[in-house]
Amino acid sequence: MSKFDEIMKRSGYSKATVSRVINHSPYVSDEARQIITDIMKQLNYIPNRNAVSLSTGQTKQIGIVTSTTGEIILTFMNQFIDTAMDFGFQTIIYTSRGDPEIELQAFEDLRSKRVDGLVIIACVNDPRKLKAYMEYGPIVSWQRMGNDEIPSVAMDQAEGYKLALEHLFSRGYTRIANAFGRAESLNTQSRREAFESFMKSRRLHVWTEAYQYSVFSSSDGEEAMRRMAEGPELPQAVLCSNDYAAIGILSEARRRNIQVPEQLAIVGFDDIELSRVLGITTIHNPIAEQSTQAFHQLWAVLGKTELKTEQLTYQLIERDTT
Amino acid sequence: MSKFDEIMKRSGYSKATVSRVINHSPYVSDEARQIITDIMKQLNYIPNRNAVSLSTGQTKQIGIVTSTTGEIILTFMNQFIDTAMDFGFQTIIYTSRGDPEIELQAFEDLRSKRVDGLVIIACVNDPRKLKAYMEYGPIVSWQRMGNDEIPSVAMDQAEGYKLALEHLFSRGYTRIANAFGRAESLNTQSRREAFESFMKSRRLHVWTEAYQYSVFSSSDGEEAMRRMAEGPELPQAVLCSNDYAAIGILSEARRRNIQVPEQLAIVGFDDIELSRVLGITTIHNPIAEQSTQAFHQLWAVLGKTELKTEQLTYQLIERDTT
DNA sequence: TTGTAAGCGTTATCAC
DNA sequence: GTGATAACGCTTACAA
Repeated sequence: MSKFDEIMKRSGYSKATVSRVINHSPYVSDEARQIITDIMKQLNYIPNRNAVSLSTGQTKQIGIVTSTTGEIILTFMNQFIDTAMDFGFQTIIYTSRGDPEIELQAFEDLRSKRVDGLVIIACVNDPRKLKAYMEYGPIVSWQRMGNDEIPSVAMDQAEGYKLALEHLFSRGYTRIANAFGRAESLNTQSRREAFESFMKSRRLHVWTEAYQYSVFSSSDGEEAMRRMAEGPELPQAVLCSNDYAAIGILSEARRRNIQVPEQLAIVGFDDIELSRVLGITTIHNPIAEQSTQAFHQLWAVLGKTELKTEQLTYQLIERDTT
Repeated sequence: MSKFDEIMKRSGYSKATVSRVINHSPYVSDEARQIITDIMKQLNYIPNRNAVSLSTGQTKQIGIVTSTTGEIILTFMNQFIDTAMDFGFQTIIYTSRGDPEIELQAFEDLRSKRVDGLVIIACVNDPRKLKAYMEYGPIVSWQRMGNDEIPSVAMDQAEGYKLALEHLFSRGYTRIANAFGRAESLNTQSRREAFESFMKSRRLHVWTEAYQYSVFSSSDGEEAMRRMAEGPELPQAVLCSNDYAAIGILSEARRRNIQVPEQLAIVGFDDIELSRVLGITTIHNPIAEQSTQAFHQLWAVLGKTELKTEQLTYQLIERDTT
């Protein structure tokens, strides 16, 4: 006999009343509540979550889909886990390592009611395929996905990029190189456009020969610095796809005795912990806030509440590399 | 009507037979299997995991309890997630951030049958309190906990330390400093003993004045290096509690123009990615393997199978800092 | 090889 | 306020 039944028996009350006490329903006499609560304590009772989930159709679990983990993603995840917990939700992590099959597991779990909703940090399956799962529960993505088939909390990185450009310009740097990420990504496109329109509006030379692509990690950054140093002309400043790239560029520049920022200014992106330690000027990316928004967006449909979003903004963090 | 019922109806078979097909029971005629499988496909059927869990008493979910996340812990977690997945288990992460209440949630989840088992990476509650939860499901810890109240897959770090010592000794370094972690931790104790007995056996001076404690992060390492440099006598070599500490010591040494390894040799611990990039000699810690062992230990009781453990060993990784 | 029926532990909808 | 009773969707003896 389950503990639930035991409570019924001992208290003399029915299933329904016991359930009401468990769920803090107001329609219970103080006496009944007292008696039942006591017995529950006595029995060290805790409800079986599977039974509750089966009955209510809610698991109070949300999945996070990602292919890899690193500091930036961790920032997003940790914040999400915290926010979710405040609302009584647990977070379960699906790391696909780039395998579409494994990734799909997360979506099948939404279908099989193992999770109530899903957050996509990075995914490898075709967005159109994933879109089909939206009928089984709310899904929200961090980054913009394809043609907005799936809602996202993405910000336009061009805004951040402009901040960096204005800063460099005000400091007198005009010969500016760019270390971009994936050439075809929406973010890169957006940044490139921002750069070009800014430079043109100031009647400055758009130095497309100094565009570098696929600069993600610090070793990519080192590599990028090498190419710049061995090129015909050193730029006065570099804008980086992220802080890791900036770290690589900075350390390789030091190795080559290039003075930063006198000979070369460096601006990172994201504002990770390490860039604070190393004194790298960067653009603060409100990742934690985006994460919170992601949860709120799910919660709006799960809890049938209003969604209130506030506009988030990037911020320039001036440090020693400019 | 649920899809399950729909399948019953359409196929004309009973609940039991449908269930048998779902679970690949051999006691089904080919015909029945065929018909039912077809209808399942047609209906795009997937079992409700809550119902399955309620019925079987198994969730196929395992929780990982940790207070923080970082590269080392991530290594352990990622490997665990992979291994678990191979056995059809999902992993759910509980990050307590040092809050005992939040941490306890994970254990309550074991009790409420949300997870089948638990792995402890780092915890803040009293081991004796946690031990009480072992009656609800298997629990295994990465590090040794208290008086072995909870089983662990820990290794004796002294073994790794000896490797480092022998290496330094063979290279002729005898004036050796130690940058330990938490002064009272079992690991530190174990390392200190290993150090002292090694030195004594070689009739070398045990330089206790050069013991430094609470050196965890790279900035702790920088701090430690500062103290060493400002001390009366520079050691010939430093043994570090982990690679981060080694990184800090290395970078601060460079800043002070102390030649590594000519004036100062450095040995890290764990063998993280960054120490490979930076060329730091270190002791390889088989973290992924310990993680796998942790799962196997849980699986032994969940799957009622034999537990086969192989002895893991540390390994010296010689690089540029010695 | 198949079916019947009794769980699994809750919640939810009625009446009273 | 309280209590029957029917879901929730699936597994598993036990029979046949």
